[in-house]
Amino acid sequence: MSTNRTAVGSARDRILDTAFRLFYAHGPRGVGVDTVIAESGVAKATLYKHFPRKDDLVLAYLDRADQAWFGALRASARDAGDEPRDQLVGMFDALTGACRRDGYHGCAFINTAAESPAGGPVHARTVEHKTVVRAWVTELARRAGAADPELLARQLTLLLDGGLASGVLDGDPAIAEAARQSARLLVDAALG
Amino acid sequence: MSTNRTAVGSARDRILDTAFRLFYAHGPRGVGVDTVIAESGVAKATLYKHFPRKDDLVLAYLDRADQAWFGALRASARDAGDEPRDQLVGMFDALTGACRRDGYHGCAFINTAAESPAGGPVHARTVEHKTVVRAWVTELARRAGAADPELLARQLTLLLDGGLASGVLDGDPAIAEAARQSARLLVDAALG
DNA sequence: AGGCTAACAGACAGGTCTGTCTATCGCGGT
DNA sequence: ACCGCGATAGACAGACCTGTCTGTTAGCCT
Repeated sequence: MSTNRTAVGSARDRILDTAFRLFYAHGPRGVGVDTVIAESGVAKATLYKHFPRKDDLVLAYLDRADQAWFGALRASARDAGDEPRDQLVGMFDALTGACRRDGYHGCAFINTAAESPAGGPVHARTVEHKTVVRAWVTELARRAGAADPELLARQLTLLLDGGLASGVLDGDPAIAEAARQSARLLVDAALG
Repeated sequence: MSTNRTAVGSARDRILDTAFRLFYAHGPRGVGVDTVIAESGVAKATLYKHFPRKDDLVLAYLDRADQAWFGALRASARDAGDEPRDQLVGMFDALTGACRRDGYHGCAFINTAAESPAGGPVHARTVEHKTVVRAWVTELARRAGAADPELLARQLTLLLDGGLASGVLDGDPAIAEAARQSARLLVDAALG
């Protein structure tokens, strides 16, 4: 039980790595389980052992996407300095980075939500992600001294979502730059 | 040839009406041709006569969505008065209207693009739509006297896309209100 | 009345999807 | 040496998908 977890984790990680790459590129519904199996070099039974249903794999994909995107957002904010005000603008560096990345294909959550039944667990997870991110931005706006932190957070996340979502059509980095300039203006206006 | 076009148009329209409703709600890939046939009360041969491939039906769906959304955008702008400056903000009424509409499920183009192969005609059509809309906004910004019409147009369409795209997660009308306030600020800043 | 055309009804082929199942292999611990 | 366990390989069922094909029905024009 306590020995050689690496082998166990290795198979699971290989599956998840492959699923992340394929799901993000083509959407979960556009990738069959057989393709994930073939490209990760894993047996079908192994995949279904770790992820009894395809939805479980999709949820794990969303969790990994959440870690990646939310992590990048917080890292960009941190790199912008100690002032919450600067962090609110600095987090848009994460958008710039995403736009430049090869294979950039928009927002994993919006893309997945678009093809998931409204009542299901997958759709709920996408909503949860956006809620968590907005709550974090709201807290940042509050600490920055915004009169209406919720409004400012909504405005900024709107810009983030717009920039991310457009990426599925056109990954032009000019989008990220426009978003950043808008953000600067909004933050300056809200904080005086 | 010139008689009774209504019967001909009737079947085609019924197909397109049904496809529009189903495709928008579940995504084109989430709806089988058989479902469209069953719900539109049409024979399979009839559907394939009017739309030889499913992609043709998807393209017709996108065209109808373009007419609806772009039309609403122009109508809202027109209703805001004769000043291009007011129109740039007024067009956000279309977003408010969309958020309030029952069955609102985000942006038909982003949702469809998310599940369409990158090189294909369907994806190209979604990009084309966004390009046309942005060109229209750019012209409006130019007439309003913006120093950098392209930048302002990009910032405003970014807000529109963000508001629309978020709709697939959460159709909160507060989003539209936040977008409108952001737009007002951006327009005021750009036009002095 | 007869012919043309659009639409209806539905079987069918060929492929893909998810999820289950059987049988085998390899390796580490006792 | 042997057992247990995770992984491999791949057949299989049942559902669903697109697209084609055959045959029938209803209305309109000459």
